[in-house]
Amino acid sequence: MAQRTRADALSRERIVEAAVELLDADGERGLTFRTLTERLATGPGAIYWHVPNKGELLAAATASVIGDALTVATTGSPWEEIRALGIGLFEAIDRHPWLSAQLAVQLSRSPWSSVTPRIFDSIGRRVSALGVPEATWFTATSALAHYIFGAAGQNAANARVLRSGGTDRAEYLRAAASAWEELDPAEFPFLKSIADQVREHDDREQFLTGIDLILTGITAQGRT
Amino acid sequence: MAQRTRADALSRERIVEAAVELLDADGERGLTFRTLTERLATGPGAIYWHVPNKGELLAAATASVIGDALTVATTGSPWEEIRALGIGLFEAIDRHPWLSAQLAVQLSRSPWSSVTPRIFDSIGRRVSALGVPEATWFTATSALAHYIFGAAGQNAANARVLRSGGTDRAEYLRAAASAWEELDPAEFPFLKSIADQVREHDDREQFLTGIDLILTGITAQGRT
DNA sequence: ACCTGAACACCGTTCAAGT
DNA sequence: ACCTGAACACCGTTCAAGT
Repeated sequence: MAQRTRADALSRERIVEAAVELLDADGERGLTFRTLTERLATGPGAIYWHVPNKGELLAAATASVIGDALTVATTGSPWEEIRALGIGLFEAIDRHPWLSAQLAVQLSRSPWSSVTPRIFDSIGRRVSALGVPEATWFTATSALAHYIFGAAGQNAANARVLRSGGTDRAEYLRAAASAWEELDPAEFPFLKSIADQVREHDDREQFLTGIDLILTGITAQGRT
Repeated sequence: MAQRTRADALSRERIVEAAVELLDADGERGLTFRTLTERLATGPGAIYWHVPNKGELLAAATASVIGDALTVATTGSPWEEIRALGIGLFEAIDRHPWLSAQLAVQLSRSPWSSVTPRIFDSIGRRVSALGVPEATWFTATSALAHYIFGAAGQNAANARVLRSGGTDRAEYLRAAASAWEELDPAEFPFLKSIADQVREHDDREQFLTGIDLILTGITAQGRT
């Protein structure tokens, strides 16, 4: 077969789509140019014609998956919409756990290109509608964004442990709580004291409580 | 030379120390087993005798650098100590920018081993001393930790751009602000509106404002 | 017990050559 | 313009052999 027919022609979109599938299936180590060329039945040169390098491919995969999570109904109060945005990102990271490390890498490599501006704008738009002084907008947006990524990533990590091991959720939490209780109280007094809270908490609910906490801070600080 | 004399004997500590130096000098791509063996004047086998693999080496380098940042004076109010802790981590990440992505990777890979418990305990201890209900401790601690890592990482990324390029800070901020102002207002209304705030802000001060914001939320929510 | 260094499997990337 | 596939430089890791 010389050139491809139009139906199976390679394109940036098809490559990114395949990359996301490989990442979902096996995490970051699941995506290599070998697995990618195999799945797309082509050679590395063909992929490099559409994509400059692996970093850009990962960035494109991240942008593609985050994009959907940022489109949220605009029918609620700003507070409600921020919660909805948080849940959307929370679930995206839960479905695609590789997003967590990838977002951090992108943020720390090129903070103001690629996907970051869209996330900041999406959150910031609602923050500016909360009715707090303009001087607080940027810091408030940044606090929300970092909390969402961090907490969602941590949840995804827990979820991954749960899926990979055969253990169920209750058992996992019980094991974690017991492990904390056996920590040296001189070195880890706090973890020890909250060990039993971990036993019966709901991840989603706790995540939303954190968003409410920050929103409370934003509005309270804005008022003083 | 057959075996090493006692003075230059290899050890886990010496390997980790060399790894940190390489990471500081050139980021994550600066640390390979070739550069490491070269600096330590040895072969890969010698390193593998002290360290199980590269992942563990990165984890050890992270723990070594974070450890110092977590020891903070215990003479202030909980609120003040949390601010001091934040500044300590902020500066550690500023000095060792590779920490940012590394902490995210560690958190998302094995959330409750390695360095995470120590960070959580260090922050959580002060949170529990704030006088808010115990039910809020864990969420509050998590919000603080994620904000600190995220915001510090973003600052480090900006700082790295500044150091690598020849541009100075004022010029960089002016360029960023101008770029935001030229964004499509339909797609990025928020970034456009805060473009001029970016021109004259202090990173450290803004970082601390964010911590105060979250602490305000914690204590306000605890009161209702 | 601790170290040497050649060898292995695998990775991202390039490029002359084809259509 | 788009694709092929061999080749290159480099990476983490292993292991038989030494002292």
